[in-house]
Amino acid sequence: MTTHATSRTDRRRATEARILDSARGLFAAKGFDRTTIRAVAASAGVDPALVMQYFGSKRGLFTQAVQAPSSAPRTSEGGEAGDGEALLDHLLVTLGLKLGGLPDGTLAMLRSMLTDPAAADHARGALDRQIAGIGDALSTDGDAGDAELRAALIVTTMVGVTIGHQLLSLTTLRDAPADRVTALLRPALEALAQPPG
Amino acid sequence: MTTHATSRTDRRRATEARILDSARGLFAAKGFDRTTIRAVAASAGVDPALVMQYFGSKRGLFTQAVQAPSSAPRTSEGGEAGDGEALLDHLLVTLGLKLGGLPDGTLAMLRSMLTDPAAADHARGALDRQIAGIGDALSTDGDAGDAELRAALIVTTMVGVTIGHQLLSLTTLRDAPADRVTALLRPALEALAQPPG
DNA sequence: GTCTATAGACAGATAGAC
DNA sequence: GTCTATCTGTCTATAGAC
Repeated sequence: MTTHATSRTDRRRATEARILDSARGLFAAKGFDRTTIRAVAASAGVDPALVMQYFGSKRGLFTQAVQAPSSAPRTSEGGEAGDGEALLDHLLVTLGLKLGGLPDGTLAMLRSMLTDPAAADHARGALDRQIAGIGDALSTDGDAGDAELRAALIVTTMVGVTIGHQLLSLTTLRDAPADRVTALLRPALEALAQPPG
Repeated sequence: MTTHATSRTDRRRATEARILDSARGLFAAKGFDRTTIRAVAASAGVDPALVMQYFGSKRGLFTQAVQAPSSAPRTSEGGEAGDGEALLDHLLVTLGLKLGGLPDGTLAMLRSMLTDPAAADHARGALDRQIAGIGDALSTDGDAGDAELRAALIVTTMVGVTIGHQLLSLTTLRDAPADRVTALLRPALEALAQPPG
């Protein structure tokens, strides 16, 4: 009977996934501190104690929620793009202005990184890694000493636009079509991608 | 005796100022939620009840702290700069990479705006106003329909760099001299300031 | 006016019934 | 395995002693 259509393990996994989805949504909307285990449980239609049983602690739930693959479309995180133009295209897509926004896991991280030290560490690590990757890509063609600094400015620029658009809903940005935003942003990023000389 | 060197009112104002300074520092470092009245009182060397007595509530303390003029140098907030080049210079100064960082009041707002709805409203309003101001300045010389959108991207870019530098302490940005950052950022902002055609 | 004591609420985590 | 009940801690805010 363990090969049944919906075994015990299957049901458990399904419940776990539902909890993680609810957690992602709430963490993305309200951040780590203001999201309660109770609210996650209510949203997922389970008992609060069950959430603890599955994930051990609120921190454990957060970590799993932001790391686990969500049902939303995945925008590749690593900066493993080709060269020049392709890199910028890749970055502009990563911005998530197309396809209706970034996955909730990413939004949860962005939302919490300024107030939760653990989230800040995680985000710092991820951004530093992305900066290093882009820095390498930038220093191959047209070299300069500050490729990594330019990469950092590219990344932080995109973080800023993302925050303004997805998390703050600045009226001007929210009402603008994605194509227009990317079109206007492209020359600016190109300026950063090119060596200063 | 009311004209004494340090009257009762003077002492009260001094204590109030000390509390506000402590509050600004803690709000800037840890955000609204994680900053407690107790911690502010301890940092200022007063009784927690006194803080409540003076400011009514934690929210009142936060509002006063981020709005009141601090002892730190003030970077003009309004976007009342001249034209073109002067505007960019003004913005690059506002970035606060020079003069050792932004005032704690501003940092407290930035720190809390993603997780505290009241702070988010405040920040949204301030940023929207700044965007409108810059948008007006951009549409005077060299007109285009999306001046305000370009202004929004300029502002969010600076927000992103500020967050990466002051609040996340991204290693690449923290170790870079301010001149280098502003020098690299200038062409990017110029690209955004110019009409797409 | 300033501080002590505490009310009142809410959260995360745990123990044990079923 | 799942849920009820509760423990423990922390916070804002208030009431009242001094």
